[in-house]
Amino acid sequence: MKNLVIVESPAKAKTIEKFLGKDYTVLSSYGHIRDLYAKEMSIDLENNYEPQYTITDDKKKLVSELQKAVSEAEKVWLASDEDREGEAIAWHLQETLKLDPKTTQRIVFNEITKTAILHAIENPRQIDMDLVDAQQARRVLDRIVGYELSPILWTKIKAQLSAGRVQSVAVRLIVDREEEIKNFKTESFFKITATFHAGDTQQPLIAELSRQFKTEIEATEFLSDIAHSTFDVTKVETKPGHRSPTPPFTTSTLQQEASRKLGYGVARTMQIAQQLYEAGHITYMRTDSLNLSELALKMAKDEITSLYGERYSKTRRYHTKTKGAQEAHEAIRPTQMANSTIDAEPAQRRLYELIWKRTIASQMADAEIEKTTIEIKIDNKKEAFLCHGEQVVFDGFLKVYFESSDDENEDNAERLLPVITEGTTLSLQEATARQHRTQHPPRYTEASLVKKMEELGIGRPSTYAPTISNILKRDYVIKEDREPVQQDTAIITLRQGNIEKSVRKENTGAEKGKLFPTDTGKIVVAFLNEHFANIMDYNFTANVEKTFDDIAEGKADWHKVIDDFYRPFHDSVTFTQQNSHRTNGERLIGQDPNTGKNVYAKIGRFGPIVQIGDTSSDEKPRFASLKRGQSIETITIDEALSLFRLPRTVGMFEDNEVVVSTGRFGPYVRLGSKFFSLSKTDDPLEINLDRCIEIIKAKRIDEAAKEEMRKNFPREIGLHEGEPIQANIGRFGPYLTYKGNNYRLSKDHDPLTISVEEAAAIIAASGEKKSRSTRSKKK
DNA sequence: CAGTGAGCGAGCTTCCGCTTGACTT
Repeated sequence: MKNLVIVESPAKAKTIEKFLGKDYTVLSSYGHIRDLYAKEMSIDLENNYEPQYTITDDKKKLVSELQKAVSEAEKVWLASDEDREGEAIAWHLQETLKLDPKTTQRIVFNEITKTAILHAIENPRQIDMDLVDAQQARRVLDRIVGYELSPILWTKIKAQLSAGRVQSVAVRLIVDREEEIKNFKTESFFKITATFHAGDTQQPLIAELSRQFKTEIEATEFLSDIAHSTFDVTKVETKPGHRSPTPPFTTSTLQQEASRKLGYGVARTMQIAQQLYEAGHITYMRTDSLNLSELALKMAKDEITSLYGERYSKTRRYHTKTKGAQEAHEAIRPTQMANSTIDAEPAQRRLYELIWKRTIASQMADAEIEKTTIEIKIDNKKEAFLCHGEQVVFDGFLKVYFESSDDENEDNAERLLPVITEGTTLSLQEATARQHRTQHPPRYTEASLVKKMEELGIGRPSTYAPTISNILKRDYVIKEDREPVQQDTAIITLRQGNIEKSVRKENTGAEKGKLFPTDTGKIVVAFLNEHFANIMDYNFTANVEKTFDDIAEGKADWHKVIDDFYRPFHDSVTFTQQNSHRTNGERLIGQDPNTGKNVYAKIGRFGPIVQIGDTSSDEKPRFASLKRGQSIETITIDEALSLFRLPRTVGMFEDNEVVVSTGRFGPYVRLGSKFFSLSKTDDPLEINLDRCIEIIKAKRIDEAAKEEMRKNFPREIGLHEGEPIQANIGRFGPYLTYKGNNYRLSKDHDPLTISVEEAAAIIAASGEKKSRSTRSKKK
């Protein structure tokens, strides 16, 4: 072996190997190979913060393989990504594999094209130790913050809790937003719209009054004042405008658009994107760069010209303005712009098409728009009615793509206005005053939280999805829906000189998949805010990033940077440990009418609980966990007392007690040692014996049917190329087994009736997918 | 996907970033 090249990602390795030819072997490090020990601080705090690194367990095997490859190679090239983490990966490789810095080549490229890679090979350099030190500072700071803060939470609030530079601020965002919502005062106001007719035109003109009213009385008064007014068109103004496309996707914007347009959570989006990347359909999916390679720009131009004509093409180069962006990769784009779609399962195809459209649109011409404003004066009022219309003169990029918005109320509909000239007198057909209410700021979705984190420079493309999973897993935050509430909306109509009032019931405030803080989340954030305000500051990360940049530029020493941070930080850790008292959010909610004992709500050993009796009294208090959706702050004494009514024996069945309770996975009925889930509509506090028996019997029938089904499996389907194919049903549904490999069966195939030919086809298709790295254009 | 079904009495827990794992009661 002449040359060994080490990159971070195996999919990348495969592509690059093709460009480099026979003399080069390309292997992957699969990200970092070394890290601090997980069990302890692993930083020598007394000795210049010397980090103690170890090869992580999951990398031991890989490192020995790399070691072997190194011993056989004449020259080693370290080609990890061109950013802080990438430089550190290269350095850890050099250290671990004992490479000679003098002969080891460090190369970088931020796009995977033949020219870029060959150019990199021509221009090797040495490892940039300043950049490595910036990464060490980042790593050490994160470890110190996480491993000194978390233990305080264990003693002051609850075991197993965690705190960190990124996660705690993410939770704070959600807690702060909830607080804003709680303090928000909804105000009602009235908007007046009017429908006019102009002489002989058929199309009505709908216009809105330039002023809003606070009260129904004012709005009604206005309507009666204009009942006999005359309405003259005083202005018809047409202005040209234009709209530009949005830049191509980064991780964050991809997550946002996939959430809005396809309804995917951020973890799902990343998983599908990973599949597309591994199949060679798209470029790398964890990126903060807006850059498109010159090759990509040309491919896009060719594609747009051939699809829509030259007029639609406009080459644009975008530059990142995100805080702390590192730009080691390209933006997320299709590898082949000519493929507007791909042959893959629906979820992958839809995400791919979204990426294709966004990328293509980013290289298209502006849309040209004509905006028209019509002003209608009222003879006896100073306010006027206004009407806005928009017409697309040239669609440009809108032909393929428009970005959707988080604001659900936004009205994007294109409105065509009737042709009307200044001076025309209009007749009023109808005017309506309609009640509106101001809306509280929206709760975060996973994707809008990522957007906010990116704005603040908190977290990285590779950590957005895991951070959200983490704060959900730790019960700091919960993802929930809210049912809409019905509200009365007043509508006052003026028609033919008469005023009528009606009230309409409207559903408002429905929310889907929004992030709410839990009691634990609120208490932890309040504690950290009080004692560690600097870490919880939204600008903390942005500020330390500046000092990391100084280290990277050789203007600061990383040990000194860490020392400046650590001394005061550690002092406040010690101080807090000694002086703050235990916080569990305890709230006295009332007395138990039976015993007269106090009832409290607080955070217990396993989460939020209610407690009857004082902890200090001789008698042991009774405990019960709060249900989903209940909170320490809002739970009432009645709700608290009813939690103690479980477990509840509802009667006997088949000589066994029928007990209703609620467990980790919601309410259930237990008969002997068998459990049966209650449905959503059953209330465990009210359910009777008959209904319980009904549930038990239904589940038994269900299980018997499944048991019957299982008897047929595993089933030999037949031989394919001399080897048997088996159909089976597992935990994850029906699957095939062939030569020791398993293949999942889709819903269109019945494992009972599937033929050998069909089964063989599925196996062949799946095998093709696994070995395929790029795909030619679809026929 | 389908299935799961507590409890504090000891010992352990925890961070952020980089990458993909994969042996179906």
